[in-house]
Amino acid sequence: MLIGELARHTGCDTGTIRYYEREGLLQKPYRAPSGYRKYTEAHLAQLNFVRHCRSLGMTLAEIRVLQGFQANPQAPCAEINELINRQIARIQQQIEGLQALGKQLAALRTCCNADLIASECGILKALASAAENDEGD
Amino acid sequence: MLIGELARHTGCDTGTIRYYEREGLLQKPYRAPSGYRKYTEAHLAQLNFVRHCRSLGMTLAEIRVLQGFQANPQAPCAEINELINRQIARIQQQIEGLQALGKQLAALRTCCNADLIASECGILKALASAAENDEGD
DNA sequence: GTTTGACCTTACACCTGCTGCAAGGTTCTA
DNA sequence: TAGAACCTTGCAGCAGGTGTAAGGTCAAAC
Repeated sequence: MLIGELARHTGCDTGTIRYYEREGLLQKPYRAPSGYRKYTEAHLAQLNFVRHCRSLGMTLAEIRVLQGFQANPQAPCAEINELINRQIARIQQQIEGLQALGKQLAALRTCCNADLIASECGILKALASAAENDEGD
Repeated sequence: MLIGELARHTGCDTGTIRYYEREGLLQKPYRAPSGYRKYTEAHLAQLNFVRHCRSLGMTLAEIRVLQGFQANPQAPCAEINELINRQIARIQQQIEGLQALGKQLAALRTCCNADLIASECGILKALASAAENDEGD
């Protein structure tokens, strides 16, 4: 299968596929005499694995670790569990940060409901005065 | 005030301050004959404004828009309200995405509790089979 | 046989929001 | 007069890609 076909099967841009190859996340495919890359089902599976892990928010480095375990099935898997735990904790932290942020923005949004001129806009005023109070963070 | 002093007042790295200046988010300060940047209270306020907006998750481009309103106080402020609305919607989307992700990871985490070898690890197995079902996204 | 169009190749620049480094100039204190 | 603690510039790098230019290939239509 050519790169474009693999791209269509995975919803992944061809540029991204070449990037993953350079980064060692996707095995180098056989090259036709023309230089075209020829992929197999195994590449498809590998790419889907990478995309799935990415969609779970893992970094490329973490995916490399998981691939290491796939390539080394006798290794103890405690590190995998740890990786997922870290990921869960990270997500939880991000959610909490975003929720706090959402509250601040919602409060800010109540400061102006009319279509005023900028100098009267409560949001702009609130942002400027909040910034003042941040001094020395 | 020198750049290091401004940095200490704002909790902002000197490199970041120079970066904001290049990006037009912070007005160019007076330069002493030595070439050293000399900042005023107005710069301090401006930088605090930028930092505060950044802490609310705004992009530099959005902050530039807000600064445009500060510089142009007669302009109607509807766009400011819109900007905050977009920001709130973006945050909400991110939270929902992360919550879905957290659920998936929590489910994944239940797949392996023991310290097995990688080939028996339920997490790794689940990731590989989930990737298969993603085919053709 | 040639031309069109869809594909593929590489190399490189760019994106965001910074951070770090090297090589040098300045200012303050001992 | 030395040394530390500043400051300056320019450039490279991070993650995870995206976009572009300049060119090679392949199948089908004319």
